[in-house]
Order: sequence, then structure tokens, then C-alpha cells
Amino acid sequence: MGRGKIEMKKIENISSRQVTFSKRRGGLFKKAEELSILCDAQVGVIVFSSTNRLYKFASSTSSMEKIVDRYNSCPADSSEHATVENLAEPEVNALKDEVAKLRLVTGRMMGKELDGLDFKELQQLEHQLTEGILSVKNKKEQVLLELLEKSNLQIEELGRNSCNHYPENIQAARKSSGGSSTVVCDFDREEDSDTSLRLGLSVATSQKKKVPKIECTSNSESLMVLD
Amino acid sequence: MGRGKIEMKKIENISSRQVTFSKRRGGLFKKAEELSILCDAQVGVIVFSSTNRLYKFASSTSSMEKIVDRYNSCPADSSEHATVENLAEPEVNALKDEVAKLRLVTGRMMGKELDGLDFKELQQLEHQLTEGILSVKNKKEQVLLELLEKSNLQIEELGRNSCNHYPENIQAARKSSGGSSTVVCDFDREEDSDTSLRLGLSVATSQKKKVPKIECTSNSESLMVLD
DNA sequence: AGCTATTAATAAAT
DNA sequence: TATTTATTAATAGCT
Repeated sequence: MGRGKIEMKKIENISSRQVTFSKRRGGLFKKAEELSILCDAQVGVIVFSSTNRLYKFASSTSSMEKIVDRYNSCPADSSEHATVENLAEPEVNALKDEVAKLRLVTGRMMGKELDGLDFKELQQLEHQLTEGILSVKNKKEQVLLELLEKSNLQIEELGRNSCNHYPENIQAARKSSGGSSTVVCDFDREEDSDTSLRLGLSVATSQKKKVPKIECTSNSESLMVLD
Repeated sequence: MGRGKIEMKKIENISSRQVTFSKRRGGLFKKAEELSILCDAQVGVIVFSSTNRLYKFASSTSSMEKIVDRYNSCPADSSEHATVENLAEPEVNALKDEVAKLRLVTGRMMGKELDGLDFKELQQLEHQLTEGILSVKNKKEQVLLELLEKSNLQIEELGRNSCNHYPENIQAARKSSGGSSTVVCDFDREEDSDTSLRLGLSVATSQKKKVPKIECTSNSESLMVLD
């Protein structure tokens, strides 16, 4: 597409290589922008020249940081290189679509990828989150009450085994365990190793890739891990 | 560069948008590869389709991970090859696992499947949801302010075109558009055809395919401005 | 998925 | 380095 074809190999003449680099870089970024506009896609392009200089493009509604974050939160991709395509398997495609959709949902619930949502959709999302919080708070209360009950039984047990020391405390504890009395505690301090992993909430704050196998608190093997 | 020019704006017809997406994505990746070969550059391209699927290209002597790492720490060099990507058959199983995990996560964020979480995990989940809500609220505010700005420009325009009727209203509107005045509206009524689709919140069902094209933005007749 | 008429990108020249 | 122009390359609309 010029005065003649050129071989697809590194251009040895340095100055013409630099000229071609400038032109084609511009062309590539233009193509990237057109793709993002025409097809409503989020596109990021990173180029390091042979002189180690950085050039980048990010589609206008986004930023390279956002795109890289999103990329980092998508470890299992379809990875179609310029070689063989495995574009068959409708089942696989359906699964990939499902994964992409679910990723988007979790991302949005964590407050990411909100661009492009209109007001009503944001309102609905907020409503969803509010309901989620309510359920979580109720569950927390339930868990706490169960813990309290267990503790009180233990106390009662101990008290019984040690010849009735502190009978009045047992009574007080027992009383509070049943009703809807206000429960206060200080679980909020987050020494925080990485519960998010065990919770399955891998937020992908940029360049997390390694999973350093962190053990945190209690037991609950029933949790799933997003890795 | 086809049978005719096309406007540079989002292609509304879904199937032709998908066709164009495929073709141009291929073209973009090809251009990226040519640039990397001809000019000895390191090139990475990340594309998220409007259906939220990830596609990427990394120049053959590199990998996206390396490129992103290099991007994240810019003043660095290094330019040697690395790992190759290979996709296997148990890919399907991996995808199924992924879907299951993501379903669990979204379910939990919507307040379901909370059994088995301990107190600390619930606390963390609640924290996550709270942050999500905060982001959503901020986004909502931003969207509203943009709508308000648009409305006020429109009002100003109308006022100008109709020989200065109601000049005092124009002033009031103009005044409120700049600051952080409280904005109240009633978007909550949900005649709702299927916002969940565009929101990406249709989690469990998965067999929805139609996209009913909901328009809710811009016109903003339902916005009310106080003070 | 393939097939052309066209437009767009660009190699070489200036 | 910017502009011009002859060619090749990409692709929009069809099928």
C-alpha cells in the first residue's frame, strides 16, 4: 500500500524505519479509535519503540489504567493470536460470554466499569447493593447471636464445673442472648491479610498477579477462591 | 474503504456491528503485528467488546503480562522474549468453574449464599458493598450534573431563541448548574422493561439474547431542580 | 463465511 | 520533518 510492497521483516535502514514507525503508529492508533467508536469497544494500545520510548492509546471513554486493571481482572481469556482460531464450540463461546457478563456484574457491584450506565441503571444497581448490604447485616447479626449463645453455654459449663463461681454473670449473659438487644463489637479492625481472596472478591487492584498463599483466620473451607 | 464510506459513530445494527468488530479487530491486530515486525517495536493491544469479551494481541517476542508490567513501570528497558501461550482442552472445565465462582460472588453480593461465611468475611463483604455503593452514588451524581448542564444549555438556547421570555428562570438555572447544589429526582419508578440486561445483572438466567434497546437518557423531563 | 467495489493507509519521492 | 502521489491493503455491503 505504497509505491510498492515491502517485505514483512525488520526495516534495516534506521531513518526509514523511524519514518515508518511514526506513520504506522499513527495509523494503528487511528484504527484502534475507529474500532472503539464503531463497535462500542474498550480499546487500549501500548507501544514501545525500538528506542524504548512509550506510546499509548486508550479509547476516549476510558484510560489505560482502567483498561489494564480490567485486563488484570480477566486472567482466563480466549487468547486468539494471529495464528489458529478456535472460534467454534458454541458451548465454549456461551461459557465465555457468561464469564464476561458475570465479571462485568461483579466489577460493577464493586463500583468499577460504571461508565455508560444511565441514571436509572445506576439507581437500580445501588438498590441491588443496598439489599445486599441489608442481607449481610442480618446474617452478621445472626452469626453474632449464635457465637454469643455458644459463648454463654461455655461460660455456663465452666461455671458449673468450677463450683458456681460468678453465677450472676451467667444470668446476665443468658438474658441477652435471646432477645434483640443491641450487639456491639469491634471486629472492624482489619489486620487484613487477604480475606478478599477467600471471599472470592478478588478486586484486582492493578498489578496483582501472584497469589502468595495467605492463611487468614478461622476455618470455613466452604469458601471459594477466585484466582 | 468499502462499498461506501461509513459515519464514524457507533453502528446501531447489532449484527453488522459484530461483523465489523470481528473484521476490524483482525485488521487492528494485523497492523499491530506489522508495526512490531517492521519497526522492531513491542506492541500490546487489549480490546473489550461491547459484549464484554476480552481480546488481546501481544507482539510475538513478548507477552501481554510483560508489556503491562513494563507499562506500569515505564522508565525501564528490557526486551527479551518470554513465555508462549497455550490453550488446552480442559478449558471448558475451567470456564465452568469460573462461572460457578462468579455466580457465587455475585450471589453473595446480592445477599444470597451467605451461609458458611464467618463474621470477618461478612464484615469484608459489607465493606465491599459499601464501597460499591459509594462509587455508584458518585457516578450518579456525575451523570446528573451532566444532564443538568445539558438541560440548562438547552434552556438558555430556548430562552435566547424566543426573544427573552422568562429571563429570570434562565438566570436561576444557570446559577444552579455550576455548584454542588442538592439534586433530587424521581427516577425510581420502574416501568422497567429489562434494565437488568444492560446493567448486566441478569446473573443466573443466562439464556437471554434479545436486547430491547432502552432509552432513558438525555431528555430529562423528569429531572427537577431544587433551589 | 467468501466476494468486489471503494475507500483508506502508506512507501517512496519531494 | 511535512506534503504529495502511486500503489497496495483494508473493508462495507452483499450473498
